[in-house]
Amino acid sequence: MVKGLFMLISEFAQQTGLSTDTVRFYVRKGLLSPETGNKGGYNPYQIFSPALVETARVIKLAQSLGFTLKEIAAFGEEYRAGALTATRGADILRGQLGKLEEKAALLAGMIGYVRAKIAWLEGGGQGAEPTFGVFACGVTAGVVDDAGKVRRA
Amino acid sequence: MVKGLFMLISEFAQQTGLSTDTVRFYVRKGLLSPETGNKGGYNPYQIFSPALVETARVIKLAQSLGFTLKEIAAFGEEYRAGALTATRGADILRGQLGKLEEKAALLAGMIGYVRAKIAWLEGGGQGAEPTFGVFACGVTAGVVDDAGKVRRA
DNA sequence: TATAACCGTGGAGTGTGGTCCATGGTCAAG
DNA sequence: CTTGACCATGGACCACACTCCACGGTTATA
Repeated sequence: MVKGLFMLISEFAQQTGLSTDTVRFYVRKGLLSPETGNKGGYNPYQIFSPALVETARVIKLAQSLGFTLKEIAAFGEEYRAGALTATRGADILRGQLGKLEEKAALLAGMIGYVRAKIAWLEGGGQGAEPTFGVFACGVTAGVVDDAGKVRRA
Repeated sequence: MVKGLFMLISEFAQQTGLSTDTVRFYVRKGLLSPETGNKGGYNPYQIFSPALVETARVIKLAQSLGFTLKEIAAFGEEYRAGALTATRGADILRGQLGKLEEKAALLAGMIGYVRAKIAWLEGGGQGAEPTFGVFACGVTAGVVDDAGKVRRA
């Protein structure tokens, strides 16, 4: 068997690091469209090209960027329809970039909060306990007193 | 009714932007622990303090950062446990800080990748196509500075 | 030709994060 | 004391992204 040129599902799975179940799942969802070979009789075997290995990598990447499988499948459709131009691709990515940046900002706020809290704890609890609101989304500042109640600053 | 001091579930839901169903779900999962008031007979009404509104905000935030409800609940547990001694609390938070910074580094890598890819697409595909690996393959540890860039620790 | 290794199909099950709903108890206004 | 708004419980149901399994057909190897 010539490795890597026209694979059956198990080799494809192994090359992509997916399980055969996941590959079949992706095929059902339209994310991967293998050829149907001449082997297998009533239920012909699926033949995977090296291009599909690349596709699988793109799917994984997109997933790690927070796209759902449904969205990824839609991108694939567009791509095959020839509608996925560079401009369009840049637009899609800009949308996702916005989401990622939003997340990063929130995360930065949370990190600031946790840092402040650590400093506060190590300083023996001097002064007002840091409140999350101070760091995130401009929520009205307040402090939590020893009884766990919020006092307005 | 005095707004915001000791709320029943529907007001709490409204103030947090959650549905009452979701609030009950969170209570079942241990993310929110309201008091049980004296009203309601066999099935006493849950009483929500303003501090829990704050908690709900933290939950939402943590969730948007990709923490699961289980992790968030564990965070809350640790938080309550660590609140006893400052040293212990600081230790716990440092652990959380590590996780957050890891996430931040990952996120920064993705943002860098997406930015580069957009630039590449808009430049008409000149030069080498950006690879995710270039951005994400050194994300072991780092911190995000004010500009959202990753600095190596 | 026997037998193991592989294939596809269909359906059930998992965990996460909810949402909906029927039932029945409780509370407050009129 | 009725009526409507509210409450809690329990269970069904949903989407997502898998994962497992039984069944039966196919292929390659010995």
